[in-house]
Amino acid sequence: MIRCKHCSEISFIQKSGFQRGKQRFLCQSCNKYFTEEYEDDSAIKPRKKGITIYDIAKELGVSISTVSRALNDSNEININTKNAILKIAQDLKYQANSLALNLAKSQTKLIGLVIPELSHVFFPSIIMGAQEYLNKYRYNLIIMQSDEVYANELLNIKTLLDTRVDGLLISLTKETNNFDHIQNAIDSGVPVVLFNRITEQIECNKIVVDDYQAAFNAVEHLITNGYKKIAHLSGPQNLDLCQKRLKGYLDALKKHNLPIQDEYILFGDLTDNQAKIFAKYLLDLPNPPDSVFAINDPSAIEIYKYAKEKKMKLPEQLGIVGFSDDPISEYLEPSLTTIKQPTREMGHEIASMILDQIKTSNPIFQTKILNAELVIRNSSIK
Amino acid sequence: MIRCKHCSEISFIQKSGFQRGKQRFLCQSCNKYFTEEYEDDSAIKPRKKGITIYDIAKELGVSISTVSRALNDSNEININTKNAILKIAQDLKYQANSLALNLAKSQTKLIGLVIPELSHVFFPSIIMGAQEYLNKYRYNLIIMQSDEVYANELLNIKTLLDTRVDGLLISLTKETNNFDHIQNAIDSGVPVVLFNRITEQIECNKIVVDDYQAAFNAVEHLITNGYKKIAHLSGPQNLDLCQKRLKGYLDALKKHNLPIQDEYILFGDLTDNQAKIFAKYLLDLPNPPDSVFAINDPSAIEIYKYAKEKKMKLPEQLGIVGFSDDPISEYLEPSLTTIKQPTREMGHEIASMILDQIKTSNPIFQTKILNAELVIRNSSIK
DNA sequence: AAAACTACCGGAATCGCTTCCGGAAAGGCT
DNA sequence: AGCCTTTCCGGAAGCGATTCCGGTAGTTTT
Repeated sequence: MIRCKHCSEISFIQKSGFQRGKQRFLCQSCNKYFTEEYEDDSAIKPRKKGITIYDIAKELGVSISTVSRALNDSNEININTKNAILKIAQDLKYQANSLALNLAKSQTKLIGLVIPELSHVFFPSIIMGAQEYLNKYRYNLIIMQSDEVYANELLNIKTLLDTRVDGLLISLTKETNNFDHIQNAIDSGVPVVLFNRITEQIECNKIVVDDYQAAFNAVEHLITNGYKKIAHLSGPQNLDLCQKRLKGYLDALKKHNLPIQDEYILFGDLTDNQAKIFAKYLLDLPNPPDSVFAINDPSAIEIYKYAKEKKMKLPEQLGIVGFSDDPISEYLEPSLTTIKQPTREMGHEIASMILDQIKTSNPIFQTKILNAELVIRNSSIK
Repeated sequence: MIRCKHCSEISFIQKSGFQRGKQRFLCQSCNKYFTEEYEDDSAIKPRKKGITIYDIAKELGVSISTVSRALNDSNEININTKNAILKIAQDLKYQANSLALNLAKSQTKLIGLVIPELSHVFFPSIIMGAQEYLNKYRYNLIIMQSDEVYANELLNIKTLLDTRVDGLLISLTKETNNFDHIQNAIDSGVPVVLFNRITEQIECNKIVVDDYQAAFNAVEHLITNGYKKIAHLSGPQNLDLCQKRLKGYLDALKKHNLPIQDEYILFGDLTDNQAKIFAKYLLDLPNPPDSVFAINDPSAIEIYKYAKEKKMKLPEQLGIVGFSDDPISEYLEPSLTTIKQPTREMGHEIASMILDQIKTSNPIFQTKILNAELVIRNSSIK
């Protein structure tokens, strides 16, 4: 039985559909409108209503500003009032509504993270480091993957900006040549830290591993172990880290007066498939290399595969060094010499950098370079 | 030069410190207070102020309710007005402030995910699946790790609840015996989906892999390949999945009339370290097993290690089957037979389930069981 | 004892949006 | 023509905090 909310009469006229889940009526007695809910399966079940600062204020007979001050440990409040409020807040199990807080303070305590992929251990490990640090400061991470696709990177950053993250941690895709989206984010006032996959073209805080030095060490290690014809499986040259690793490779050869052979240097796209093709090409060369420095471990694995297929003796006939210290590398036969990057530390660093930048009005941009470690196993020692 | 904001006089008295970054003055001419900002290095740089529905409303001379209706594609608005508003919104590059939106609608479009760890491929892969689905519906994921520690799980869920996620996706730690925190979340009205590591003790939506059947198949596979003395490296029995896998193992033995030997069944804690101890114990038994069904691949790897140390012939002297299809399994020698779980699908499922539950007021709880696939490689075939 | 501070608090505006409520104008039906 | 509806819109009340502004009462200074 529906009755008018104003005069309680039951004669009224049903009007057209109103808002979702409501029906509108015009009472014929008092000539006023009123609405009535009707069944709506799609109705969203409301979250239990929590208690607010109003409840606390009422309980103690103070104003909400005072409650707010107590909760925020302001110095403009009497210690007794504060304690009283805090006690009641605890008794009532008050839990600040972060939605309201976010709006009022215009912050989300959310950091956006954009990475090319999540499937290898590298990025998850960085994530763990970053989370460890961020959680201490009550920040959370939203992780998005670009799958190495530029368009996704664009979309991810847009999404993250839409959700108003307080900062952005970005590792670029291998495709990214245009950096307007990054610059736009920075211009709109969002703190940005670039890591691992960075670019010279944007001025902001950056963190990388010392790819040059790591590559140099890896190649020199091969040389000191008697390898002379060292090939290099490189990656896309728009990636800063590929350039750096290539340079490390070249400089190591130069230092030891080894010839640089163009046919030994291949530029892949970081996919296993292309690595497989290159592996075949290299080992089938009339004058094949006696060792390979691969841009990453998955590529190195493809070398293993084809070398084994060819029944080559590892590491005697072919020395191999990878990059990134994938867990697999330890279990390969022979176990793979590779470069271990300080992922957890990098996670910490990017987290601390973005937090610093968030609370600093005019940050001084810097590029931090972390050292990587050559993990010597059996694939590079005759 | 500071002047009174009311009478523009310059005679005033500086009062005590006021709010952060402000100084307070009492004007001696008009006897009124006014505040002035002072330098504060810790001042947070404000995000560029975006344009709001007010700007659009002003531009067109309509009310903000109308603008809101246009933006929300309400049916209570004239098509022309709507288009006009939409056009201006586009021209002005209007971007809704999600903070305000969240508060008004009391939702965050955020889903919390709590998992024991991120280091293996299993969970990252699920995450990828879930994200794929959620992003389509403009939801985002906040990922938190419990590191298999109950206290962390508690904390993670609390944090997630504090940030008012719209739903919770949880995979329990191996320690979790008390489920009050889960029940509390549910009681407070937050949709919860349990997956992978579930419990019978909570009524809610759940998704698991058919652990029983997978284990049964794995063990039967060993049997049909001539193995007779099959050991099982199990895990903590408070984990549902460990129980299921154990039962699958037992039933397969029973079906084929093989004796069940207690000394062949070991209950570990899922750490590599304990697996290593068990591996040693098993293979050094006076009457050692001729094969092992391990609860997961890392445990299986420990078996490999010790077996190789003992110079045992794999798979002739010892058959091994793992669980979870870690990428490493393919590269082990011999390659490891294991069980591949539909992780990506599971990701989709948990995402779709939580979204369904979010928009349904009174959900009917169900438990979805996904099939796992036995990947037969060389470690289990003599 | 007057003057000048300090400590502390309440009221109200604000953040930017959704949505309820009420109603004017136009259209439809006898 | 008169009555009912429908269409479409504006005003205003939230959402739940923060924070600005103003002021009172008590304390210190002179």
